[in-house]
This record gives sequence, C-alpha cells and structure tokens, in this order.
Amino acid sequence: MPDTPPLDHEQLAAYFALMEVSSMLQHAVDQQLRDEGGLSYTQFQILAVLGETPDGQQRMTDIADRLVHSRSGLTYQVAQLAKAGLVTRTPSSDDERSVIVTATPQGKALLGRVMLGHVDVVQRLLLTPLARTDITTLRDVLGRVREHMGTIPPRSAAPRRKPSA
Amino acid sequence: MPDTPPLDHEQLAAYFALMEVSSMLQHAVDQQLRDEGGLSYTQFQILAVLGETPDGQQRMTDIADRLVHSRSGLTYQVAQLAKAGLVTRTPSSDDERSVIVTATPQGKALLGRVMLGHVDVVQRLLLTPLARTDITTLRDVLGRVREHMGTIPPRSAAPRRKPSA
DNA sequence: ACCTACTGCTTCGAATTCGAAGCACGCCGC
DNA sequence: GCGGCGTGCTTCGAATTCGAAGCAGTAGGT
Repeated sequence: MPDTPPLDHEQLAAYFALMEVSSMLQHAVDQQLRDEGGLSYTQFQILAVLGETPDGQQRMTDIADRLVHSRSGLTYQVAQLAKAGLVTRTPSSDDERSVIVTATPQGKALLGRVMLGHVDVVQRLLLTPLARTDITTLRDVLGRVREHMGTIPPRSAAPRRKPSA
Repeated sequence: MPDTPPLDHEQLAAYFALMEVSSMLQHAVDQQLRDEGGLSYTQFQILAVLGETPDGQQRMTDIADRLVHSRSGLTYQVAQLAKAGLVTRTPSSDDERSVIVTATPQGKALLGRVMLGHVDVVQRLLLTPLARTDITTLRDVLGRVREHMGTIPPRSAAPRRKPSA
C-alpha cells in the first residue's frame, strides 16, 4: 500500500544523521549518568520531569505522556527509583486510581548533582560544533517535526469502532 | 570536574527536540518493521548494512562499527537473522577468527519489501513538514555534529587503535 | 442503585540490551 | 616452533524494554 517515492540522497543523509547523532548522544549521556549517579537515562528523565514542577510531584500518566516509554516500563522504573529512595509513591486523594510520584530530597539532590555532568556531555558532544544560529535552526526545524508527529494518526490506529465485519 | 555553564533555553530546547523526535521516529519505524517484516530495527539495520555491498557480505566487526551496538548484541541479532534464514554465517578463509555474514536471497528480498514501508514512515513523520532547505540544513548541521563526535575522546576510554605513532 | 464503559496502574512473560569473562586464532619476536 | 599479546567473536547473567492481560476505581445513563 505505501506508495512513496524513494528518498533522495539529501533526505536519506538527513535521516541517517539524525538517527546516528541521537543514538551516539544517548549512549554517551547514559554512560555519564550511570557513572556519576547510578541512574539510567530513563530514570534521569523521570527525575527531570518531576523537577519541572515546584513541588516535585506528578501523576504516573503525566510522566508517561512526557516520555516516550510504555506505561509498564514507567511502573518498573519508578519502582527502581523508589527502592533507591529517590522518589515516593502515594495514592492520589482525588482519584484513588492515580499514583502521585514525588521526588525526595535525595532525589532532588542527586538530580542536581548529576545534571552538571549531563549538561557537560551535551555541551561537548552536541553543542560545541554548532553556531548560535545552528542551534536556533535545529530547535526550530525539529520542533516543527515534533508538532507534526503529534498530529499524525498512529498508522494502525484503525477505527476502534466497528471493524465492520 | 565538569565546569560548564548551564544551558540556556534555546540549547535545551534544541537538545530535547532532538531526543524526542529521534525517539518517536525510532519507535514508529520499529513498529512498522515489526508489523511488515517481523524485524527489529537492529535487524533491519544489519540487513541494510549488508545490502550496501554488491555481494551482500560483511565481517561482524565491520557491521558493528557501522552500528552503535555492542558486539555481543550483534552476535545475538545475527543469530536471530540466521535462524530466520535471512543471513548465513561463514568463517572467513582469510582469518579463521572472523565471521562473514552474508544476506541470503530471502534476506535481500525481505529488505526490499520492508524498505518501502520504512521509507513511507520516514517520509510521513519526518520529512513531510520540512521544506527542501530545512532538510539540507538538518543534514548539514547534524553531519557536522556527527563528525565532531567522532573526533572526541570517549571521556574515559583509550582508543582501540594505536593511540600514537 | 445498577450496569457498562473507561481510565490508571500493575503484573506477567518474552525479547533485547549491555559489559565482563572466556575461547580461539594470528602476529611478532626470539 | 614456541610463548605472549592482541584481535574477533561468543557465552553468560543482569537489567530493561514492550504489549497483553488483569485489577481496581470512576463516570454516565437509566
């Protein structure tokens, strides 16, 4: 069914560069986080999302929506963080189904400590070779792509209604 | 150790956009490959690397260098591909330690079949919202980053090759 | 109040990932 | 030829990922 013209050289190169750069960057960041804080990239992301709110609290679902991971994976990683004493889990009083995840002081402290090295890696690997205008452009172009992705039907989100036998 | 100024808003936004877009794109591509060909993204990449040479042959190490994955992971995935009859593994006559991986006709056929949908996904998710100039810029900027990453010392590991002359 | 659908999260099993350790071959000097 | 070292790949165990199925709690219609 796909009826798409093949990608030309420019398009392919852009796509490959994107995937390769992000992959390398992710590996480097992951490494640094593990070395300096014993955190996986996912765990760091969770802490970072919690850090965005002044009270350091978010519902599981809110976190999941910010991240790309599956819900079950989030459950697992939050459990790991809780085991390490970096977050706490409390049922919401609003809605008994919801779980509120809260960063503990240790969690916030660790985030702050690790963030320095994180920024350092990003700076050195990604930002150093870029001019100011490059960074703006990157943010601009990729921001547009991100928005676009959000508006697209997930390809197999077939009408949940009637499969119309 | 790290003595880096915090990232400003633009830099952070560019970094986040990069990671988010690549992550979503990867998930989408992975999904498509699994649905249409029963392949993981890694397996697809391996087949694609094999497809780059006219004879469809590469040594394990050469494949590993093209990809970001660990050697052991490559062994595992090549074993999966071999089990599915998409590649064969033969010891090199040159060097008994080396293993030559060769794409079978079925492997090549599957690659060709799956590539169409792959291109379609990339086109729809990544390229559609971008103008010609955006794509060129993206390739340009990210290409520069990739080069830069290659020249940087891995932060804590000595190069595998001869460090000095 | 009841029934049904939906939402939020967890549990489960399978697949994949990595790094460390191990095995076998090849190169170099003596 | 004979050690010793480096290289190429595999095996092993632990951690992480996902989707499907399951378990509450919530909301709407009657």
